[in-house]
Amino acid sequence: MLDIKYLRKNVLEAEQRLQNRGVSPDKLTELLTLDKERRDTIQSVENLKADRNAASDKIAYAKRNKEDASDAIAAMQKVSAKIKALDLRQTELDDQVQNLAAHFPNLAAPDVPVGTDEAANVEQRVWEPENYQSRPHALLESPEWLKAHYDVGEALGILDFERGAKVSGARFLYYVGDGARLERAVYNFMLDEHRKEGYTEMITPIVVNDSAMFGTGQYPKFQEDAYRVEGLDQTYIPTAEVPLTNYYSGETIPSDQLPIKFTALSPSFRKEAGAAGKDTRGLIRLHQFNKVEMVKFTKPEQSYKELESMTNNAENILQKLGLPYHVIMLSTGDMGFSAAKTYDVEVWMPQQNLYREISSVSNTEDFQARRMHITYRDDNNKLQLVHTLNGSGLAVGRTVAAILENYQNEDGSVTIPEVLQPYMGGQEKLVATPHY
RNA sequence: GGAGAUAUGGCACAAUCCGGUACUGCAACGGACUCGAAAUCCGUCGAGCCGCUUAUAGCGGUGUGCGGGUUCAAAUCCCGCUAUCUCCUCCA
Repeated sequence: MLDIKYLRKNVLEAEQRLQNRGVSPDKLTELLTLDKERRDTIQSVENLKADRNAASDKIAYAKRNKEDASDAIAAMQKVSAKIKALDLRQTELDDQVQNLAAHFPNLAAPDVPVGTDEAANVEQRVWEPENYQSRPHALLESPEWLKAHYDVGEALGILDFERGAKVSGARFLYYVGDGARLERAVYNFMLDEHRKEGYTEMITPIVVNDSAMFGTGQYPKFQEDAYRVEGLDQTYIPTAEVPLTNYYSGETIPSDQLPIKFTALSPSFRKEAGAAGKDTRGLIRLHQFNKVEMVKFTKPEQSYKELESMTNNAENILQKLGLPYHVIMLSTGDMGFSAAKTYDVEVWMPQQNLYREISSVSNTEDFQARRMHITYRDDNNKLQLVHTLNGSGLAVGRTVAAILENYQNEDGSVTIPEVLQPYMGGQEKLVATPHY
C-alpha cells in the first residue's frame, strides 16, 4: 500500500512514478477526489460528534441532579440521526479509497530502469565456474547428445510426469528414487547455507488466511492465480514469503533485533492462470513446487544494503553448485506488484541455450509493512514502518532441472555436484535405475 | 466435533448483574531529597489510528478481542464472529 499522504502532497511526481508502473494518471485523480470527499465528511461528522459529546455530559449531569433533560435529549436525537448518516457515508468512502489504493502497485526505486517489459531489464553481472569452459555445455553449439532436463530425468527414471498428470493433473509430478533424494539434498543444502548466513530456519503454515494474502500484496489483485480453499477464508500459499512476512503482522519489532532474517522450505501452489501453453514440459512451471525462501525485516536505512546481500545469498548457492548464472535488474514494467526494486537471478540452461529465472529478490520498502502494520521504534522512540525484503534461495525444482542439464554426461548419467554428495550418502552419479 | 469459561493500556487487574468522565497497582517518564545511588515523596502517563491547525507542538474524533444493532449516551444491553483456556470426543 502506498502512503496516501505522499500521493496527496506530491501529485505530479506521483503521477509520473505511477505511470512508470503502468498506472494511468486518471486512477490517481480518482483516488484523490474520493480522498478529498472522505476528509470533508470526516470533518463534518467530527464536529457533530464533538457537540454530541458535550451535550451527553450535560444530560448525564442533569440526570444526576434529577433535573429534566428531555429537551436536550430530543435535540440530540436529531443530531445522532445526522451522525449516523454521515458515518455511513464515511464508511463507504473509506472502503472505496481502500479498495482503489489496494490495487496500486509499489513505486519503483529511483535507480530502477524505466520500461514497459523485460526488454528494459539491465544485466548486472555474469558468473560461471572456473572450469566451465572444460565442459561441453559451454560450447556455443550444444553437442547433439545434450538433452533437456525432463528427458534426462525420464530416461533415468527419476521424474514421472505421466503419473503426476494421472493422479493430479497437468503440471504435477512425482520425483522417484534418486530424483526425490536429489531434491531433498538440494533443499537441505540450501537451508544449511542460509543458516550459516544468519537466517533463522522456519517451518510455516502452508495455508494462510485472506488478510495474510492481502498483507504481502497477492490479494486483492491476483486472486485468480491462487489455490483458494473452497468456502473458507484460506489459501494454499504461492510462496513462503506470505507466512514468513506475515509472521510479524500487526506487531512492533524491538529495534535492536533488526535486521531479522528468516528462511523456510515450503511447497508453493500456483494456478498459472494465463500461462497456458508455456513451459508445458518439465520442472520449470508447475502448479506445485518446492522453494526455499528468504525474508528480511530491516530499518529503512539498511534495506538496500540488505537487498544486495540477499541477492548474494542466492548467488552463493549457484556458485557452490557450480551452475552458471547472471543477475539482472528488473525494469519498472517487469517488477512484481509489491516490489520497489528487484534482482532476478537466472541460471543457464544449456539445452535450451538460455537463462531461466531461478530466484527473484525484492525490496518492497514499506509497501507490505504498511498493509501489515509492522513497525519498530526509531531513535526518537517514534513508530516507523519497517522495510521488508524477500527472495527465493532458490526455486528447488528449477535447481534440479539446472543440475540435470548442466551435469549430464554423454552416457546419460548425471554427475552429482560435489557439495551435494554428502547429502546423498557420498553418491557421485545418477544412473538409470530399474523403475516401477 | 460437543460443553463451559475468558478477552479492558507495556504488565496485572476494577467497573459489566442495574448504561452516564474506564478504578487501582506495577512498569515508564519528569522532578525533589542525595556526593551519587537505592528507598521515600511530588507530578505526568490510553498505545495506535484518523482529521484539522498557528505543525519537533496543539485541538478534535476514534479507541474496553473483531463486526453489527438498540440508545441522547454502550466496557456495560442484544445479535454474529474470532482467538485462548478447561473438560469430553477424535487423532498423527
